[in-house]
Amino acid sequence: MQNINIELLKSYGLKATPQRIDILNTIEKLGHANIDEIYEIVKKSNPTISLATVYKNITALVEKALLKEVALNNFKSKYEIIKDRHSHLICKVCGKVTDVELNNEILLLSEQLSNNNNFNYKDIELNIYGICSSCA
Amino acid sequence: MQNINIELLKSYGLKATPQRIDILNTIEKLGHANIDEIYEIVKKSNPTISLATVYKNITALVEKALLKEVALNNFKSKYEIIKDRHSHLICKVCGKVTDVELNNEILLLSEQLSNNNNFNYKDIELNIYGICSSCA
DNA sequence: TTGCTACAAATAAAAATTATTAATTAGGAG
DNA sequence: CTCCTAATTAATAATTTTTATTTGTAGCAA
Repeated sequence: MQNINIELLKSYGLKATPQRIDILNTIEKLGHANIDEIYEIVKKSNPTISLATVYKNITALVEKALLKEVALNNFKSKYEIIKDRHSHLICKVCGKVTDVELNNEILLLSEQLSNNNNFNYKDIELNIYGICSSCA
Repeated sequence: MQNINIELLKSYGLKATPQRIDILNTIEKLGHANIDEIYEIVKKSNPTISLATVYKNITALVEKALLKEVALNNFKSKYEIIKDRHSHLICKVCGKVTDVELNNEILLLSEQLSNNNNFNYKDIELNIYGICSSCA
């Protein structure tokens, strides 16, 4: 098994179909991708794949908590492989998403914030909107 | 002019139509609302309004920076009147959004994070996902 | 082999959003 | 106050996005 994503899929109880492997590889390569980006790229190696399959698999992978949706203002949701907590720098011009390490300080402050408001904290999402260096 | 939102609209160079006033009043009352919620409520006081009108006005108000989109994972985007920086507690079960005061500490940490990454910081969005007290 | 299951492709259907057009209205000029 | 004009709206229509259904196929188990 050369491809780590095959193991990943199986460890989550999912069959490692070529389509799913392609989808995961694509997201992994891009870091973040929305449905259309994934579809366009996967089509190259798998020309008969249908858009519905991408939707269905993305949904399945999100349900299995293998992928995470990143809802964005003004852009279509992107998806990323779940890994360490991080924050997103989102360019208001081109929509590019860049990950940055999320420090524990922010994490703790967020948990405090939740506790103070009688809210059962599960997950944090810190999105920073601005202009990226290439668009500046 | 009893209604503050009329002045608000004019100060942004928009005509204060009953539809817009209704939409703003609704969002103000609810704090956060998605397109459908707004439509359903505005329809009561304005039964002939069309859904397309709500879409168009929401888009216009967002463009004029009078409203802010709040993109949510798994739920349709909600809209809020732009005011002081705050964070959102988002219930994963019912989708309810609650505002909480955002402390300066988090704000500063986010700006630092941006600067460290050569990113021109504009705006922060801290969304905390979890379970609200009524769903717990 | 035969039957069952999981899966995908292709389609169809539904839901959400945006565009068009003709009629109406808000707000300013006189 | 009344009239005029540009902005706005309702009512579609059209498009886009997302989800569901149908059909076929591959692989496994008995």
